[in-house]
Amino acid sequence: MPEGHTIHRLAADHRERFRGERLEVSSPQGRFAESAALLDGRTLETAEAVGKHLFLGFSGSRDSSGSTTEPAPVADWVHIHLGLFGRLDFGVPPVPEPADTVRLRLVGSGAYADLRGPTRCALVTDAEKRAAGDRLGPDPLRGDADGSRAWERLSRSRTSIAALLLDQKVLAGVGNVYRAEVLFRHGVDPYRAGRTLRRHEWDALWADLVDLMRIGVRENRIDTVRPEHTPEAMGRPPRVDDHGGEVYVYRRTGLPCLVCSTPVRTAELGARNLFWCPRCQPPAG
DNA sequence: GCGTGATGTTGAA
DNA sequence: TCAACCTCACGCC
Repeated sequence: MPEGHTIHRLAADHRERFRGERLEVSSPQGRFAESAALLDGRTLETAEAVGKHLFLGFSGSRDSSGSTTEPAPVADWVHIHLGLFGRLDFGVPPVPEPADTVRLRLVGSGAYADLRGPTRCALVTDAEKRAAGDRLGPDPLRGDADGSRAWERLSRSRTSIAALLLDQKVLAGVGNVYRAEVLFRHGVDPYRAGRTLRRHEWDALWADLVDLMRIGVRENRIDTVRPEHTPEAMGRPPRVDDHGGEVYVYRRTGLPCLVCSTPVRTAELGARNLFWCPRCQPPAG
């Protein structure tokens, strides 16, 4: 499930459920057991998302007798990356026996969270957290993000815009679905080199990513079709698969484009599947 | 039951 | 460019 919107949503979910609470921390699967023991009984102070990276901040000691309501400084971060098929699921008590694949379990008074299959789950310092963020381009979901920082790289690159959109050093948080969809929405040929984009084209793509991904956080799924192309508006059946959201081209290979009816195309690009409409997104020039 | 693929990243060749 | 990693749901016997 994990593009940036999922991770930002998970950060908010952690804050909502656990902020300011002492948590039981364990690693039923065992691979995070040592760190879990260090965190057990400590307070989750905050949760933050940067691109597809999730950081859970825990304050120092488990026996801080100060019953203050002031947030304590974060002493350690848990750095989580879900990779391609990691999942983070919340539940409410009664807390069940964990599956033996659960890498990290957090238990609070009113909720628990199970992490499975992450590509990364590690205890890091504040400096390491900052370093991880510094390796990333601007994240459309962060208020402080500056799309022109991505433009500086993009506009000098011979690499295709499709590949650049997935390069987290260029911009952070976009995955295979948003890439395909935002290029479709702007009629941009995925194979165009970054350096052939005009500034106004990039500004429009960036602004659209900001909008689409915010909707993604809110709805907890990826919806990209405009009002005139919804199932209701077109009198077509809704999409039925595990992603749930309504999209134009992602995984619609061979199906008619919702705008022009041309069969949607797919191709492999850098070991990822690319989807586009050859008529709505023609080669430039 | 087995094989496959998936909204991702890293590190070696 | 390729393999490795982490998990699970689905299709096909």
